[in-house]
Formats: sequence, C-alpha cells, structure tokens
Amino acid sequence: MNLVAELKKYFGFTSFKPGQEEVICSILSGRHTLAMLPTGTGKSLCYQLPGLMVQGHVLIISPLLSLMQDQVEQFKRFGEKRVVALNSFLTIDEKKMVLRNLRKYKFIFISPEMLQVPYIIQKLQELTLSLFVIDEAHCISQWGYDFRPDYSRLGEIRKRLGNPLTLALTATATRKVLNDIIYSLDLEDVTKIEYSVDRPNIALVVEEAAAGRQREERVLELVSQLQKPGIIYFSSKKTAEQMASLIADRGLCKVSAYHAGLDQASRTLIQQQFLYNQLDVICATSAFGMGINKENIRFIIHYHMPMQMESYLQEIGRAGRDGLQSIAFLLYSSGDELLPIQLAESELPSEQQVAWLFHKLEENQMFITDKGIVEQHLRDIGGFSEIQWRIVEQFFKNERHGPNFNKLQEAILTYVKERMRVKKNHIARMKNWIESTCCRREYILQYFEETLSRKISPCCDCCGIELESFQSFAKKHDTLIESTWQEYLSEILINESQNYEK
DNA sequence: CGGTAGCAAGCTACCTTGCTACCGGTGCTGTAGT
Repeated sequence: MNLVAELKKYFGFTSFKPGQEEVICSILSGRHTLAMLPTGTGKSLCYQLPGLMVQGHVLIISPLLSLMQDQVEQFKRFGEKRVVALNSFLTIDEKKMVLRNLRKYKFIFISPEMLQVPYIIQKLQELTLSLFVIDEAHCISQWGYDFRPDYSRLGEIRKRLGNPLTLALTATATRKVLNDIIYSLDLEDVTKIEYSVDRPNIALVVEEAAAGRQREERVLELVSQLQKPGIIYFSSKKTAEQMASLIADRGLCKVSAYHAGLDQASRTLIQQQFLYNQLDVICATSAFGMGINKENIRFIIHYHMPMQMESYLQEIGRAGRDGLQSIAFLLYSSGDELLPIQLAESELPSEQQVAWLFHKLEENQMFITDKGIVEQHLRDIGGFSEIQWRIVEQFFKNERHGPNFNKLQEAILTYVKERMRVKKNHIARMKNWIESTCCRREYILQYFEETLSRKISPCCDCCGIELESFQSFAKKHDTLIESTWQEYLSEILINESQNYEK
C-alpha cells in the first residue's frame, strides 16, 4: 500500500513527518500502538489518515474542550464533515440530535468524563469502532490518580466498547509513564514507537534569582532583551497577572496574562491574539499551552519551578516548533520547591481531614447514604476540596459489602501517603536537575532513559552559553552603536534572511 | 512553609525594623428513555 499516495489524496501533503508513517503502519496492521512523538510533529495525522482509510468509527479521547473544537475545525478545513465533538458545548437538543445520528460521524471526539455517562456508552456500543484514540495519553498518569480520575477508568471503558484497536499518543513520557498508560488501558501486545524527548534547538538555562523583586527585574530584563514571542510560566495566577502588568507598565511589549481564572471568552481571545502575533508575551499558568500550535515561539521562562520534569518538558516544548533556535530559562532560588510541595499536598486530603471524617462517621452512621456514599455536607464542614473529596468518595464507592471504617481509613491513608511520596519524588527530581551542574540535556535524557547521541551547541548553561545570540535585533542595534556600518548591514541581512526562512 | 504586603512602632528626619495575615494550578460534568 502506498501511504504517501493516501496522504496526498486526503491531505495534500507529499511526505510524512518523523514517526507518522511508522505509527500509521502499525495501526493499519491492527496492532495496539503507543506512540511518543516529539511535540509539533502532527500527532493528529496518526489517527486521521488511518481513520479515513478504514471502515468504522474513530473515537478520540481528548483532555480539553478547546482542543476538541480545534481538531473538529481542522477536519472541516480539510473538507471532512463527518466529525463531531460530543461535549457540554452542545445544547441538549444538539446532543440529542448527535446521539440519534451518531452513525453518521466518522470521527467522534469525547472527554473521559463524558465516557462515564451510561447512556453515551450505550450509544457508542452500537457502533463499530475501528480505532480508539487517547490523545495526550500522559494525562492518564499525570491526572488519572486525583485531578481527573475518569482518566484512570478508560481501560474499563475500552473493554465495554469491545476492546477496540487502540492508539495512545503523547509527546513526553518516561518509561514508567508509558507502562502506566499500557497498564491502565489494559493493552496486550502493544507496539511502542518512541522518539526522543530532546529538542536540540531549545537551549536550556537555569539561573539563580531570589524570589520577589530580584526575579521580577530579571524577567523584565529577559523580556526586553530576548527575541519574542515567548511564554512565561507561573504557578500562581496572581503572580502571572502582576508580571503581565509590570511588563505592560514598562512598555516592553504586547503582553497578557492567561490562567483558568479568566472566562472562556477571554481565554479564547488571548490565545488567538498570541497565535496571530498580536501579543508578544503570555504570562501563564499551566492552563496555557496544550494544543497551542504556534511555530515561532522563541523563549519560555519559568518563573516558578514546575512540579515535575514531564511538565517542564511539555512547557518548554512549545518553543521552537519551526526548528529555529530557541531558549528556555528557569529562574530559581533555594526554597522554591515549597510551592509545588504545597500544591501537591493540597490535592490530597490531609491525615487530619481523614481522621476527622471517620470520627464523624463513627459518631453517626447516618452520614452514609443508602448508596453507600458519604453525605455531601460533611465535605463542606471538613473543608475538603472537590478533588480531595472525590478521592475519599471513590474508596467508599469501591467498598461493596458495607464499609469497614477501620479498614477504609487505613486504605485511604495508605493511598494518600503513597501518592504524596510519588509527588514529592517528582519535585525532588526536578530540584536535583535544577541544582545539577552536569549538562542539563544529558540529565533530562537520562531521566527519560535515553542517551544523548551527539553534543549540540548551544546546549545549556552548564555547557556554556552565549546569551547575546538570543537577543532581539532591536536590542543588538542599541548595543552596536560603536560598530561599523558593515557590521550593521550584516546584522540586517542576517535578520532578513532568517525571516525569509520562516 | 516562607515570602510578601500592609501596617504600626521606633528612631531619626525620612528610613528601618517588627508584627500579623495571607497566599499557592491543572478541567470535565445527564442523577433523564428516544
């Protein structure tokens, strides 16, 4: 079979990007496939093309509503109309209509949460699924344990849908995460297609900067000097807002903050503005980035340290998709790990909370409803967050023969302890990387159980790096006052030719 | 947990120190008969 001809026929492209063909061949030969392809290699094509080539429906599990909408639009641009996102953006009437005519849709996008709705499952069971796709599959491991538990139930859903041929796609996963995905989906005989997580055109820099004023000043300096566009990541919405204001006040560039506290309309607007170069810099929390396909991002700055290496790589991986030289800065000072630790702790119920809850329950058995679930109002008095409560609730739901409080409490505490150990371990490894003085790229690859095939330059601060080459033309111009007109002219020509390459 | 903002007191002329309170991310969602 000539895959390139098929590619040309459906999409008009004349060649595949690295990994695509391999994944598609694996799928077409009927093997469950787990693909780790570098960011920006067009992972969607890996299910789009085989989906079009074979009979039956393709179900794509996607983590974000906005991502689904984008993908649907992308399909429609290619002229494929048999595509739908089955989510809460649909009105009740629309949803009824879609479900009634589900057969008409070749590609169905859906969230893991929606897959928990019995009626939806029932409708999906009536279809012949040719492919079950999990986009951003690392979410299973990263979110499935607490934040979005429905991610950890996809394996069960897969079975109920008749064990369809499965494709899991991700860009950043350790061996452990890959195994976690396979285990969670309960896949047997998986073909793993793994490409390197390394992005050689992104230079890595970690810099000491005391939290507060000093770090702010450094960010302002970087923003004024570095080639834009860029993203600055924060672990706090407020700090992101403040930094955005500061940059705007100094008139450094067009900037906006982006976080989950904004309404959907603003979020979409900001994303679009950034995409179309109406904004140079985004001060964002981790809410920003998934599904951002902007080619020319030149820098990523981390104002706060991420909670794990995988997140860090995902975030810096948004730079330099055009293949041109880009840079990632992480600003750090000792003690920074306390914020991620605090965030990690806040997503698990504390020992005190659990003890309090069971004390209440022993006091009064009526707090358990006839469905075997704990009364909601205990959640509020106990100060449980939505996520914390869900974890507790899950343990009660799984207890089929009436709860044994002692056993349950112990089970919950053991679980929480283990999860916290894992999270703290992630943070510790991140901190080790930051404090390491060995080549940062080599360390990252080691973490992902790869080896560095060749030395690159520029590489990282530990290998030595000339920051000047990352400065924008305007800045260079300022500092080149004393240079000759020949040098000045060559600057212009180099910059122009770089522009043409884009 | 530890940084920081806000305020008041202390000390000296506008600047320093000390106390308290507060904060810190990610997203989906039918508890229905088509």
